[in-house]
Amino acid sequence: MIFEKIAQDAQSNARCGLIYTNHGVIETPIFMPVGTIGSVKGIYHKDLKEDINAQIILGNTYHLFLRPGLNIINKAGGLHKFISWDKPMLTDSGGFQVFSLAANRKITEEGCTFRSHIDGSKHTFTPENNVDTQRMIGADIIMALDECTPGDAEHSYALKSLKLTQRWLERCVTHFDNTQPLYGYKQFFFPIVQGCVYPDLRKMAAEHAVSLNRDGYAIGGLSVGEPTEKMYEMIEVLHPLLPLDKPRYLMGVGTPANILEGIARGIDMFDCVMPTRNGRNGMLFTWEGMINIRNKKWAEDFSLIDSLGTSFVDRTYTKAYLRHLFVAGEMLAAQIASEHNLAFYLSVVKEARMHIKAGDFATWKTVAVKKLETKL
RNA sequence: GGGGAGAUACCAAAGUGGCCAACUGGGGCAGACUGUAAAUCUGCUGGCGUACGCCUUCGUAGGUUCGAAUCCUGCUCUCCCCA
Repeated sequence: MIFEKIAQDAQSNARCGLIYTNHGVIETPIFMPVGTIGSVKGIYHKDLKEDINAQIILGNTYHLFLRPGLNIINKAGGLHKFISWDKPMLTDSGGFQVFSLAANRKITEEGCTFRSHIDGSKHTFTPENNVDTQRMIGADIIMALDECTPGDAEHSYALKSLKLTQRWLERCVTHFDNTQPLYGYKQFFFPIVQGCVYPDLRKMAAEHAVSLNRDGYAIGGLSVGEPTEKMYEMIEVLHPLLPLDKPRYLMGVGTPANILEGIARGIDMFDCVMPTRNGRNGMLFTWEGMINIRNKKWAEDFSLIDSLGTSFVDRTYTKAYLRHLFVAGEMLAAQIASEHNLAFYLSVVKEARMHIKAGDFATWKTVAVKKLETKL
């Protein structure tokens, strides 16, 4: 057993739990900072651990496969050792790149052939070699190779795509069960439930994935262009279909408000590039709302970045100073904003856990979401 | 004192009779960003208007012309060379 539920909100599907891995225990609901290429952009591990309180981070199979390549990661003794991160890690399979690098790939029954965005070289991911690759990278949780369909896909295409994802999933599972971890610790495998915005397809996908009896289940193909309400609707459709004793991971989501709404609908794990990417682009998330720190209105605001913030950057730097750094193009600007946002995201899920345990999550969430969506 | 070059919007810099409210870059202002091809991308940047548009602009004062940032004259200022 890798998941233990420890609290359930009375008024919603929100719950608290623990995920046990050989690199440590993860408290859920949790947000996982994204470290695609083996780096959470702009953030030292020390800060990730001590200031942001990250419990698990992501890597990406496609990106790591291309650079530095499996040979180097293997020689290093796996990704944990290569990047000096001793806490849990999860790798995405590259299914999202099937979607985001659509112009550079070709999908067949066998797998997905890519043109490298770096040098144009040709590579093929099959369900089998993708599992092997993730074995070699050595993440604690590895993901199925899937096709992530756009949010506006037609039903007919979404169905065809889902069927392929399901056949790939079966091959992933078979291969996963026939192979062993390379570095002496257990790896868990999560199927990805696709089906676009169509309840019948989501149901079909969930039932199929659950029948394969895996360690946890991911919900993919959301936050890829569909209306936010559709995303919430799909999570609600899936709720009764996924086992309650396994963790649920909503891939690629999202804003702090999206995360609280996801938690209310029973999601345990989230990841998103938003805190780092938007941070680099001058956007800060706070309990009071969202700030575009590059705006002139902050030029003479000498108050702290976030008076309610938990990060040392919140206690150290002022809005006026951070705006100055952004306007001047200083790299410290991106670092401070990323640090703040990640610390904020982790504090959002921490607060959520506290309120679930206290039993007042649903009412607290409604008030919090309204503020989080405000533009300051 | 003599000779030469030049003055264009916040800055730099194109434009040398109508296609010019004026290329382009910087700066400024705003927006986007959701399993990271992103320390990226987009829009606006004389005034009013959502917009067709209207009004005021290319040192300054006049002039030529149907029409001028562009041609002519005076003036002011700047830079370079010689003495």
